[in-house]
Parts: sequence; C-alpha cells; structure tokens
Amino acid sequence: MREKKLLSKSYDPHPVETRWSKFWLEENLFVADVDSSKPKFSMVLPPPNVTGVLHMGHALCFTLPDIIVRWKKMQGYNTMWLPGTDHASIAVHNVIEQSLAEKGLSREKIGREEFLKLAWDWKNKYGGVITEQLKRLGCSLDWSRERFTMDEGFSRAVKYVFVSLFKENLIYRDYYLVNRCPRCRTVLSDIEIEHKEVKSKLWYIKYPFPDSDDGIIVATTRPETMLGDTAVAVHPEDDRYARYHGQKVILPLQNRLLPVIADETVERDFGTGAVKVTPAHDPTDFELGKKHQLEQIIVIDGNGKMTEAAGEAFQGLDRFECRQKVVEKLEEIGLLVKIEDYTHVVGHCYRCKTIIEPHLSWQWFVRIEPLAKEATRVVEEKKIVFIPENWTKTYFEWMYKIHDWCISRQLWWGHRIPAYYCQDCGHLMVEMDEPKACQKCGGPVQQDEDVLDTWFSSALWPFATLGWPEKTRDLEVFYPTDLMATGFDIIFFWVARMIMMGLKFMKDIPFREVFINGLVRDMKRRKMSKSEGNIIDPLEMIDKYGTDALRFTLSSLAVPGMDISLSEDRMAGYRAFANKIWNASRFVLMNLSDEEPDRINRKDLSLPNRWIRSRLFRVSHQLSASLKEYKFYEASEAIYHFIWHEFCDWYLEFIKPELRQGNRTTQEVMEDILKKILGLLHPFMPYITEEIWHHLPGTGRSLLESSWPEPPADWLDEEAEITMNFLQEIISEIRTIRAENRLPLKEKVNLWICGNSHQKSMAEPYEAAIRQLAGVEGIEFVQELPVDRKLLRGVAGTTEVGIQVARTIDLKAEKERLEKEIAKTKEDISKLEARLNNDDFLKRAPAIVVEEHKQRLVELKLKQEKLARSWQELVN
RNA sequence: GGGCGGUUAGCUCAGGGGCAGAGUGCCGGUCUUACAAACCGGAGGUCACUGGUUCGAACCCAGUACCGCCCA
Repeated sequence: MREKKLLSKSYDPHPVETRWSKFWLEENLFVADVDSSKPKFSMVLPPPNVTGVLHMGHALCFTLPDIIVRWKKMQGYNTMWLPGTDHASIAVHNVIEQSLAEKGLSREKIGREEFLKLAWDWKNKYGGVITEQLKRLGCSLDWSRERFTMDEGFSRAVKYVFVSLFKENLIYRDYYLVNRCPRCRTVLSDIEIEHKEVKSKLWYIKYPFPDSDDGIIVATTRPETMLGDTAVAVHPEDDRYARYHGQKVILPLQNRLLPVIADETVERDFGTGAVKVTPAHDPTDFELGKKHQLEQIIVIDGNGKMTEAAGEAFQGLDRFECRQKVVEKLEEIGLLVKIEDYTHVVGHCYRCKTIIEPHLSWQWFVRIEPLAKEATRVVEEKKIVFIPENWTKTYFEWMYKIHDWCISRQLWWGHRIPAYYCQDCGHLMVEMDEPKACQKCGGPVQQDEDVLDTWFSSALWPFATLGWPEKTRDLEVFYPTDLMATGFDIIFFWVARMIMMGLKFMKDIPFREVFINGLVRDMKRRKMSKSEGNIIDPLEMIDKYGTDALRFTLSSLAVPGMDISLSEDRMAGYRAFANKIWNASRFVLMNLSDEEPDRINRKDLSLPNRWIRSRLFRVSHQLSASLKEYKFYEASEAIYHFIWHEFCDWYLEFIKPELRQGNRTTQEVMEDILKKILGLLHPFMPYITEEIWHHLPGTGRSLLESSWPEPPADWLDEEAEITMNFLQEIISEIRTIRAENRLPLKEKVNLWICGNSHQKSMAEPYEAAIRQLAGVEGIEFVQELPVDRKLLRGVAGTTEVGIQVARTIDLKAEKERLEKEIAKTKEDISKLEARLNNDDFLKRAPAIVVEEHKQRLVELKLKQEKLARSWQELVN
C-alpha cells in the first residue's frame, strides 16, 4: 500500500505559502553550487532600495525572472540568482533629514558622524522589509550570496573603481553648471531631471541705452536671473539689431553696463530676438558666456535663495519671491514692457518634483565617451541583446548623444568620494586609503565632503556582488550573467552603466540578454502612483488571492514591449484556477491506485490516455518554446487552457467510467499526467504545485528538483487526437441540443448516431463516456435517422445525431435553432464558393490552400444537406 | 521638434496574408459522487479611418486621426 494524503475541499494559500517558503530556504534549495558540473545560469537581481516596500513594479520585475530561473533549474542548470539591496543615497538621506527636521534638528547641527549613525540604524531597522517581501513572492534567490551596495567589500570595489578611473583620467573635477535640486540640496545628473511642461509667463523687459530713453527689449521666462546678467545677445544676421553690435545697454535694477554680443545660437523667433545672458544660471548662457568670456555672477545659491550679488533689495529672498519682486520693481520704473502667457518645458527633480536650479559649482564627472563607445559596440555587435529588440534603438539614441556624467552628490549617505585635499597647498590626492599627510607639502589633508551618485555603485552590481576586485571562484563561474530583467525606465540609469563598467573592469559584458518588462498600470492604463491613489498593493493581493494567483496574473499579462493594465478581476480568475487545480488533484488522489505503479504499456492505453499524453507532449514543447522567447503570456495561456479545458473538462470527465471499473493503467496514466502538469506549472505557481506534489506518493524532496517534463516523441498520437476531436464534437452537439431544448442532464435520452462505418468504429468503443458526458441512456448506430416527431436532430461535423425524448418537443424553438445553423452554414458555403470560383485564386494560391478550401466546402455542403433534412422532418 | 508603442467582443488583452480568438462581464440552464472559486450552453466584432500591394488584408506598405510613453 502506498501512502496517499487526501486534500481539503478548497485551496487555502496562506499556510501553504508559509510552509514552503520556509522549507525552500531551510533546505537551501536556491543556493548555487560553485563546483557543480551542470551548465550555469546566473542572474543578479536589480537591487531594490534598501528601505523600499514591495510594489507592483517589483512584483512583475521579480516574478518573471523567477519563472525563468525555476524553469532553467528544472531543465538541469546550475542556477544562481543573486539578491541584494541598494543604499539609495538620496532617498534615505531625505528620510533622515525629514525626521531630523521634525525634531527641530538638521544634519549640520548633528554632524556627519551622528547623521550616518542614524542612517545605518534606519537601514538596519527597515532594510529587511523588502527582502522578507521578496521571499513571500516565492523568488528563488540565493540568499547565501545576498549583498548590499554599502557593505564592506562592495564599498571597497566602489573606491577601487573611482581611483582607477581617476588615474586613467576618466574621472575629473570641474567647475561647471550642473542641475541642482534646492530642496534635496544636491546636484543631480542630467537623467535625474524630469522635463515637464509648465504654464508660465514670458516677461518683456527693456534694457535702456546709456544715452537715450530707447533700449533693447529682451524676453525671459526667468526675470529674477537678470540680476546676474552679463550680456545681451542677438543673432549676427538679425537686421533689427545689427547696428547695436558691440554697444552697451544698462542692466536695470543693478545699473551695470552690459555688452550687446552677436552669436548664431540666438533664436531669432524667440521673443524679440534679443536675449539676456546669465552665464551662471542657464546652460545655454553658460556656453555662450564661455565662448565670449563673460563674467559669471552667481545670484542664486544652492538652496534657491538670492545671494549678496543679487543686491541688497533681493538678498536672502527665495528665487520665486524674488521673481515677483523684480517684476514689481521693473513695472515701477517703467521698464516692464509686456507679459505674455507662455508654456515651456522646465526641469524637475525626479525625486521631489522641485524645479531644478542650474548651479555653478565644483563637481566630479566621469568622462563618458570612451566607456560609451565600447558599450555601444557590444550592443551593435549583438553580444548583448535587448528583448524586445526595439529597446536597442532607445539605448543607441541615448548612447550617441551622451554627456559626461556628474557623479558627486552633496549628501552624506553613500560612498564618500575618496579624494583628499591638502589644507595647506590645496593639492588633490585620490587614493584607496586616506593619506596621512599631503604628499606634496606634508600638510594636513581633508576628504572631499561629497558622496557618489547611487548609480555609480549600482553600475558595478553584476561583478562587485561576486567578490570583485578579488579573483573569486564565484566571479569565475557566474560572470558574465545570462539575463538581466528590468524596467525600461532604468536603461540609461543602470543598464547602460553596468555595460560600461563591466566592459571596463571585467573586460567582458555583464549579461547576454536584457529583458525589459513593461510598466504596471491600473485598469484605466494610468501609471500607478501614491498621489493618484490608484496603487494596487501586491501584498494586499497576496493576502486576498494568494501569491500564485498574483504571479500567474502578472505572467499572463506580460507581453514583451507592452505595459500591463492590472485588473483585480483577472486575479480572482487565477485564484479560481488555483482552486481548480487543487480540486482536480483532489480527484486524482481519491482515485489513485493503492499499489505501486507498473511500467505503462503503450498497447494498453485507452483513447483518453493516448489523447492526453499527446496533448501534454505538445503543451510541454509549446511552453519551452514560449519561455525561450520570454513570451510569458503565451506560456501561461497554454498551460491554463491545457489544465482547465483539456485535463479537467475532458480527460478527467472522460475517464470516470474507466476509473469506476478500476482500470489500473488509467489510474497510472492519470497520476503520471498530474505529476507532469505540476512540473510544467511549477515555475508559474510554485506554492500550490509544491504542496500537491508532496501529497502524491513517491515524490522527492521538492518539485523544484524534479526535471522539466519533456515527454518522448512517441507520446504524440495524431490518430487519438482526431478520434477524440470527433467524440468531442458529438458530445458538444448533443449538449447544445439539450440546452436549447431545456433538457436537463438527468432527463436521460436515447441517441442515434448516423455516420459511416469509420465514424461508427471511432465512436463505438467509447459509448460509456458518451453516456456519461452527454446524459445518454441508449446509443444506436444507424444508416439513417428514423422518422420520428420526437426526435431532435443535429449535425456534428459531418455526422448526424438524433436524440429521442419522452415528452413533446418545442417545435418552434427547435426549428429556429436549425434555421440559424442552416443560415450560418450557407453563409460559409457562399464565401468559400466565391473564392473557389475565382480563377485567379485557383491559379495563384498555393495548392494546399486550394485543397483545404475544397475539402471544407465538401464538408459544409454535407452538413447543409443533413441540416436541411432535419429541418424538413420537423416541418412535416 | 525627434523617436517608440497602441487603436480587435461591454471591459482587459492575445493573434499577425487563407474559418475572428482568450479571460472576465452578460443571458439561459444545472448542486452531473474533484471543484458553485464549479459545470453545460448561448449572445456579442465595419479588427480606428483613407488609399495602395495581393487571387486573397485585421495582418504588409503609405498616409490621416486619436491615445500613451521616452528624448530634446
């Protein structure tokens, strides 16, 4: 006797998830073996922010690769999926500053050391939240290799990279106009700026000539910056202003003399064609200023407040207050000519949405072109491919016009820049370890105050996590990784930079394929955001529907290159699917043989067994093919349909009579098929499949360790598929007739089947199943249907069926049903005939297509004939 | 301004030169000894528009409209 554990009546995900999630970790099922002889498949997880909370974007971005990893593992790969978290410099920094502000404190007040202590405390307290949530999602991550971007080894790798790049002159320090967020009080790189349209004004201001009331009118969107103007510029070929080249105008409010310069970058169509030039506060003006050697006057400081240089009247004002005041003053002195409504694009901080301020300061930059060149080349040469492919274009577009990368941030939480300045002579030293004294004059040294852009360290993720710069075995075995799965929003931030750094320091690509998943949107296709209040919380969904249902929903909606509109209805549908599998398994368990299975002999297999094996063969290949191309939706659809509508609806129903007779072979096939189904479904729904697996006798430690079901080619059985299809048609036809005539299943009927001898021989052995599935009592095969007023007639394929009922039938309804079907058939026939009567079609269409059309026409005509006869019988 | 994607059933979406598909919702029926989170049946479509290529176009090409995203 074998051990069988029966299942409860419905599936309750939560205890199951808790149990297996714990089991997988305790048994180290996800831990990769560096000495394995199997081929490796490795990935690194895009590290979520250490203080983050799981959202639907994560859920998608982590579920899809998990499907791949589990599938690969079952296929016999030595899989390694490395998890970790990112220190999220600016995000954490903001949180700590905010909590300080609430207590009336500031980072300056408590100092760097104390601040960092608070940040680490915060990290230690909340850093585990997201990793626990990842475990709930069921991700098969190798937690023994978990890393943090600020752990000791990683920090050393970051420092090493900085020092190396500096020594190679690929990192430099420069006084440059950069984007600064006055609220976050740090500079940001170009791609951290969000450009958004803003409704604003265009102010026209007159800059008078020294010796007349006349002047040049300039238009500006930022009147407050005029306080720092050092020129007025016009286009050299603009006739309106030609005579003023080289002359001077007076800068109102400041009463400075400004030169009128000519430069072809001036847009003649903008405003009056004359523009004010503020080199310290506008990127275009900055370039212009450099070209014409203009003075840079800083009138706005890094916090958005007006400086002393702005003048007594404005000093200390916020930049927007100042704008107001400047406009008022100009109006007072009659130099404000007019104000127009104006819509233009303004840069905002990607984190806090504050309008950024161009800010002139000393910053660190990565010289990007040499790195970008290599990174572009490997994609051009298809050493790295994007999936879907069209993201390649996006990648190239950015790479071709890339700017140097500003990597310094005026924050404290992060990797502090390993640059040291001599207090005495100002000498700059960039070293792995802090120099004790100035290498030049022996004076005391001080470290640079700034930290590095978070993305600088993230860029090293695929190799620094594996122990680099040490030469580790992990690095040797698992680098380069095979797949990177992430969102398109960080192709520039992260993917491109990983490629650059990987090539630079490992001399090899960091990954071979980049799978870009879509954005998760709500039902109205809107981006989910806290402020919109349209967030669908994955944890809430897990509580409500179970992890497997959530995973399957995401997978079934994941069409490469498309965003996902998430609906809760869909999730409810897949919870039902989980329950369906549960109950099908329950049925199987209730009907299992008590004895050890024998070897299944192919000759003993009845039709449904041959059919389901053939179907499973096809589905298993379909799944592998779909997953290979990351068509998760296609794979999900295939396994869903197979389990529910073939295995449950037809196979299990069909074999009930055989099971009742205690057919051992059928019992064994059924068990085998279920086991294989669980395997095929496991990557998508790991929890429920593992749970059921352990209820089945003779199974191992974990379903994840069993091999991916790939039945041998001799499972394919076209004959069984044809026969089964024929029976399905007959049964469906009878069911339709019954439903249309309100004949409940318990009202047993007699059935006539009128087909040729071949059809008869196909159906005859399965009378029991037909009885079971169509509620039939007696079955008779006849040459012609008898003339009988109480006979309901129909045509299944080309086979006529008639069912006899005890009571009088509703002639009208039955007539209507037949008429409808006749009309439909007629329509199909005329479409086909039209085509077959077309000489061009016969001449030019492939022979096989023509043959198919002809065949179909013959069948339809036969059907029409039979339907007409049935109808005739009815009206007589 | 440049680029990318979309427009197919009430809704959410697949498909991609030769029969218009799925899930969900809707309508009707059924507690058929695994499952009412189920089962059986049914209705529901100018495949955005205009033109072209083709024997044949929802599908390929060109253009238009609308929606969304990215970059300046």
